[in-house]
Amino acid sequence: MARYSYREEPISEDLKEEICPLTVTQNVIAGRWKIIILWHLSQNEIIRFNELLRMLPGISKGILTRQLRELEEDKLVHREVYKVVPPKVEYSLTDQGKKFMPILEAMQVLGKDLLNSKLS
Amino acid sequence: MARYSYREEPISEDLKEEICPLTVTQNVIAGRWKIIILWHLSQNEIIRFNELLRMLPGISKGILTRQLRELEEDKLVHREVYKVVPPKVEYSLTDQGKKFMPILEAMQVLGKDLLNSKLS
DNA sequence: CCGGATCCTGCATGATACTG
DNA sequence: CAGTATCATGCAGGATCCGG
Repeated sequence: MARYSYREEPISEDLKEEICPLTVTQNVIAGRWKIIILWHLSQNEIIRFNELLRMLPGISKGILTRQLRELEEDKLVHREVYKVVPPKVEYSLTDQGKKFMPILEAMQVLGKDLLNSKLS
Repeated sequence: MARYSYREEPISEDLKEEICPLTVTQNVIAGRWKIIILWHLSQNEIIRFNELLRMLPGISKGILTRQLRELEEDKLVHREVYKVVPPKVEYSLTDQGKKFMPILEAMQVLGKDLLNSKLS
């Protein structure tokens, strides 16, 4: 377990033994907004692009698109496009993505704890 | 729950209500090496600086110092300095830091899962 | 042995304008 | 509505030299 980065390389059987699983997870959720995106999707089942945009004050369209695309590449998020006018695109968690929910909840609980200890 | 950043500001009671706890946790563990540092500390109880350096191939001294300092500021890591020659500094998890262990384990399990799905 | 202090750099993020 | 395309930027991360 010595490798703490890999993004660009294809994953072989050998590499799989060598790569730190913790790092794999970290790389997947590393983006500035990814965790919060996953959280909103875990709370709402299905969300449209502009809805998500409104839920994330401060993010720009371009970034939201990129983070969603990366989550899609990593199989955490499903993207359903409806060929209508005006366009309609719905995002939802895949089964893979739902596996992150325990982590999100643990992080949520911990965050409240940290906030309290910053006050005292 | 509308604020997704805060680092620089002091935390007031009002802000506490407004800040997303998920983001708080994310900010604390956001560094490139922090999660792996926490994981090593959770496996070894006490680790010296250069030991940690050897455990993290690719990191530089300066960065390791900075990440450890930030973890210390956030009260996740304790730094014990022994005034001897040659110097000796030991790092360990605080009680606060140990609260992250469930998250680390969950991330570890998930990482293995993700690796497998990348092969098939 | 364990750092501190600088300087530099790349990439993720952000801002803005345009499109089917 | 849901994006693309392009350019601008800030800051985490890294390299290097110095010090007790």
